[in-house]
Amino acid sequence: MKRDAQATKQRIFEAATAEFARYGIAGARIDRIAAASGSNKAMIYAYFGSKDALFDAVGVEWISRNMSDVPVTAHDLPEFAARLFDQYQTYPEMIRLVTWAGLERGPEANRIEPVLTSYRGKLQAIARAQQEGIVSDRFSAETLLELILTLIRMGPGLNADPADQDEPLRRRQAIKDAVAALARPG
Amino acid sequence: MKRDAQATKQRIFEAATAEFARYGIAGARIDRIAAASGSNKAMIYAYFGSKDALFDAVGVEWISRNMSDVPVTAHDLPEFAARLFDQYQTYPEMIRLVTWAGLERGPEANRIEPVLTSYRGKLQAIARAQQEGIVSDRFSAETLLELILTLIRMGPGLNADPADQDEPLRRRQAIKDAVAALARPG
DNA sequence: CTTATAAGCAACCAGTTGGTTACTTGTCCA
DNA sequence: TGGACAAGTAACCAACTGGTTGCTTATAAG
Repeated sequence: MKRDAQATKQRIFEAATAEFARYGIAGARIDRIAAASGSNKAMIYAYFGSKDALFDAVGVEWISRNMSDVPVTAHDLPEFAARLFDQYQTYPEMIRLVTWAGLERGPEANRIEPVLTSYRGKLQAIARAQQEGIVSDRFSAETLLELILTLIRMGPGLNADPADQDEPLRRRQAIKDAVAALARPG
Repeated sequence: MKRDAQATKQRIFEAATAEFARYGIAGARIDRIAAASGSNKAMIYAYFGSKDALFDAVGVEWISRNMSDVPVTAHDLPEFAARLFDQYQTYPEMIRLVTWAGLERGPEANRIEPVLTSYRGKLQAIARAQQEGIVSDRFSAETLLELILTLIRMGPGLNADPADQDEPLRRRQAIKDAVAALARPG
């Protein structure tokens, strides 16, 4: 096997993402991450220091991407929400990782610089759209953004059929419609 | 100390509620529950069988209450949402316990009989209100209920001041307004 | 080819954890 | 009052967990 520190670190990172997404911090097992990454514990500790530090690395990355990767389109907030929703479908680990972090690390886990920066950017874009009358000012920009970030976490209903392939699409549409109703001016 | 099996069981239950709400299943420690309940591990295992079974007992109770304790007022869904929100403020363990269960046990954790029963009841009440024209039929009853159950999980914004006493009240109002916008007929 | 260095590994360690056991103590009824 | 049974306890155990160590091996510069 060829030696490549960067690649090994990357494999550990990916295995850790899957492990933490599935089991959370307390439930994650370093041994499993070592096995899944085709590496071993010593490498994990050499590259990341500790279980908590490993979660930090994984968490910061995903929590940042969660807030930064989808640019806000203030003139079309329903579409913005839909793309955030799509992101969760594409990366199911993302929503779980963010939720675990909030639960196990407290609200502070989300208050990291890259997140705050793009959060403020989105806030300003929405506020500007409100001034232009494109978006309702019934809610403050902050409230509106928070409502959207809440709505995109909607899950399938309790009665939903897990085999139903179209369900996520209908959910996506419901979120779009809901955001439209909240953001529509007048 | 007086001997009272029922009371001891109750104290264990309460300590377990606090422990699981704070640390989740994997993070919870039986020793801490024993200490906090003023009891000991053997009693816990005598009454509840195992760590998982103890979580089952605690989880089923709280997840059920989460869905059952607040009656739906289909003619005033914003108020219904507000009361659900209040419930989370009154019992902060509740939302955390439900979230932990969903994360660590999967979506099936919520699909238990008492929950499904009151879920269906609420669904019917909303559908009836839609037929009467009191509630918009822009969303299906199921979608609307799911939107409400999602919205009440809104957290304080990233910029929120933790010392701000009025923040939860403003959030409550935002949820009410949002539900009003979604459910308003016409 | 030699050798310095970093990558990689299996075995190990000490502390912790869920779970059990052997024993003591309070309660209540015959 | 005495004894049977349930409530309660502390000490214990085996398995596991995060973390470490001493050693081997690939790589590449000189």
